[in-house]
Amino acid sequence: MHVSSQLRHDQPTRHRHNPGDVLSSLAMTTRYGRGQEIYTQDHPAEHWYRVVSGAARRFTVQVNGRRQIVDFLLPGDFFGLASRNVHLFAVEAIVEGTIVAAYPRERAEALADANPHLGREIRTVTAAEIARLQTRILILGRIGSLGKVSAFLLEMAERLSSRTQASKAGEGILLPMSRYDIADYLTLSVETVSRALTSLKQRGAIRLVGTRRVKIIHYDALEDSDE
Amino acid sequence: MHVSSQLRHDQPTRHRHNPGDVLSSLAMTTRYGRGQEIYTQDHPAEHWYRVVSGAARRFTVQVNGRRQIVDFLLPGDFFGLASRNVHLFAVEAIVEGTIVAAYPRERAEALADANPHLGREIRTVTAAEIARLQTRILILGRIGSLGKVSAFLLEMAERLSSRTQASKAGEGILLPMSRYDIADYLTLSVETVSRALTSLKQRGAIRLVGTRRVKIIHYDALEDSDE
DNA sequence: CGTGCGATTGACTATGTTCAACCGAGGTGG
DNA sequence: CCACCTCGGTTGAACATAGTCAATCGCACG
Repeated sequence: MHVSSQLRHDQPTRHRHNPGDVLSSLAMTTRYGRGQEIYTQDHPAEHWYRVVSGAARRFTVQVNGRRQIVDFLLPGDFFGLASRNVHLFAVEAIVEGTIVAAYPRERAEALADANPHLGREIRTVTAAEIARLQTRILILGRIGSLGKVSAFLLEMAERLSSRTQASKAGEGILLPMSRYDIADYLTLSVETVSRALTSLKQRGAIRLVGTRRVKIIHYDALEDSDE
Repeated sequence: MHVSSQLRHDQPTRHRHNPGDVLSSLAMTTRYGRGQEIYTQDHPAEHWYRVVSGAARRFTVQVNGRRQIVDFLLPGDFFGLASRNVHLFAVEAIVEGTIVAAYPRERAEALADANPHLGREIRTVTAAEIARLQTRILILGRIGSLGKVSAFLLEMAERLSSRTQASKAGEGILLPMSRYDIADYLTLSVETVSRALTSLKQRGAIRLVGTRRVKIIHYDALEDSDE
């Protein structure tokens, strides 16, 4: 099996209602500024969340001060479903004006008890979170900075373009996060991320417009960036 | 917050019934030999599974031939809940005589529709899988072989001793997996894993009895193995 | 228009991988 | 029953790759 398909998530299953449809009656949406925290580590887990627009990072800070980004949360992603008591990680908005919907956990669970359809919905989004984390582990598991950065770009292209993004044809994708975020996501130094990107650019695999917009030219070249 | 608590899972919540209690009526248990496959990559996801005894590895083989172990599955762990259609990874038994319970997915889901308690159970075990994967990402995210191997040992001590294991007092833990498995789990070479272990042994942080039995002497020393 | 942060590039260093040899326990077959 | 073979594990030396330190660039925002 080819790596590209490993990194590709399950196609979202068609529902009679969209995921979150039933839940949406409970939703409280909030707007966050750049870098603003949505919840902190060890915060009581009173809600489930879903990114409506913008982007967020889930992370933890190690004892040595290094920040480890556990995953990026993009429009459509649910998060915070894992915790029973307190959130294990903090979540911050990445871009200005990120909109997040919050669902009171207890009420959602109670609703799910009475409504099997909602129960299935929750299992679906939870399964999606598991799939996301597993592909994440695959990316982290790659050795070599080129492979990691390539896999990261493919993941983002996949996740961003399947969402709204409205990426008009050949404009590529617009990364919502900084090089530092990417570095903390891939467990690399910023310098290495930067070098990997210039390397990919120089060999014609990608094109960079400004610093945040990336157009993938040769998918194969990225997928083959093992080691 | 100290790293040790980050790597520690949520304490298993008390249930009136044990997790899997309702499910157990559907269970089919099977016995597997050392290295025997439980399911392959791309196999239709017709069942959920739970490890009863023994141990298993979930993994994928990259294009370059490297084997990446996504996670280890120990007694009590549910797995295979993520997939809606096909399993993204293969699973193999690690030790001779591993017992695995299989639950037909469709029937379990149907049962969950009618039984809210089962629905909550499923959400609980799924949340546990998410927590496991997230701590996994933290371990992978550590830089430096000492930190990774230390975190691995702490994770195993935690997961194994909370299960049956019957680790009589000072006997330490019995690792079910080989050095090669550990290497593919941590994305290190076997040699580096071996060196890290001898290093930890020499500085008195752990004691090795034979090659598989590990006794952790100084938890602090392991936890502080940053970098 | 200036300031500051994010990004890039370079030189040196540290850390892990690779290649290779060796060891030891367990299992098999003569 | 013992020799041998294989596989898992450890150790050593040379090499490769990413991290660190440092300087510079440039874009965005005030």
